[in-house]
Amino acid sequence: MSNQERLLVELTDAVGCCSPLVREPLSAEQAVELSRLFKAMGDPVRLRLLSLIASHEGGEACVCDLSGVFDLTGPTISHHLKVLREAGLISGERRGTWIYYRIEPDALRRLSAVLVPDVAAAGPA
Amino acid sequence: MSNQERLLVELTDAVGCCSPLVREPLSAEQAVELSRLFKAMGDPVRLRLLSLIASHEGGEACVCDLSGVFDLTGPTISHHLKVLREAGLISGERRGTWIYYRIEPDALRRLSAVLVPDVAAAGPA
DNA sequence: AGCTTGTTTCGATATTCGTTAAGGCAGACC
DNA sequence: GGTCTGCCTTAACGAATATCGAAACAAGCT
Repeated sequence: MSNQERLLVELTDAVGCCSPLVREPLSAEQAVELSRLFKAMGDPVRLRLLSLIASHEGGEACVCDLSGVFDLTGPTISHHLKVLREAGLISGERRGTWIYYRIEPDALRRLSAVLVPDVAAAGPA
Repeated sequence: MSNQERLLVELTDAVGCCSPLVREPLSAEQAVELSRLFKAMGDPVRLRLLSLIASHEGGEACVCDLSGVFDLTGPTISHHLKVLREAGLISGERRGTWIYYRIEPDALRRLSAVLVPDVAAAGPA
């Protein structure tokens, strides 16, 4: 068993009871903030965009790498990227001709922090 | 920083490099299926409903436990519960007068599996 | 029957998704 | 400098979908 695996097992044992989602009701404010993230990911095109950007070489991708994948026009891709940007899930930077997008790790961290303990609950009783 | 907090940080750091979402592009089919879950959770009321049910005593709650929390009418709560039900996130069962809702762990597990390296598979060797 | 609990139906309003057309920015070329 | 061309965004608009409440409906208990 690797160090990381051991760590993960320790974690799942340690926080199984303490997920923000499962331990106690979310506050209205927490729910509003979190739902913005979930909502932005609640579209198949945006989920794939997110995944394409994240898995692209160097952790970043320009729009030209993305728009060819879908059967959608440029403005539509641009719109979905804007939704992801405004949710804080990605950030864009212009370098010369192209605009490069990359993942904002903090946003994904917040999401997984809500969900991970449920994985733990599914583990050894 | 507590032991548990340190562990959580370790795990969430792993999300940035190893989660399925980040490792390779999602297929169109995966994206459609996953986005249904995210979409259902993309509303603050539904997120709180989910959390209220999950954190309620015995892991289940009747609608009467839920509707009082919000400034919304019964039919609206019923509507949101239906959305969660059709997304497979919760299930309802009638017992006498009341209908009890509980979390469907599989759905949350699928969500976690996208964001987080395979924690469950990292069980005791 | 009457009462309680929860859902369904229907209608009004608001938001989202995708298109076409137009605008902004950077580089190439004269 | 001026004007092309390519890349991406913004603006404007229609169609589809989501959100919510009032009224009507179903299911169970006394």
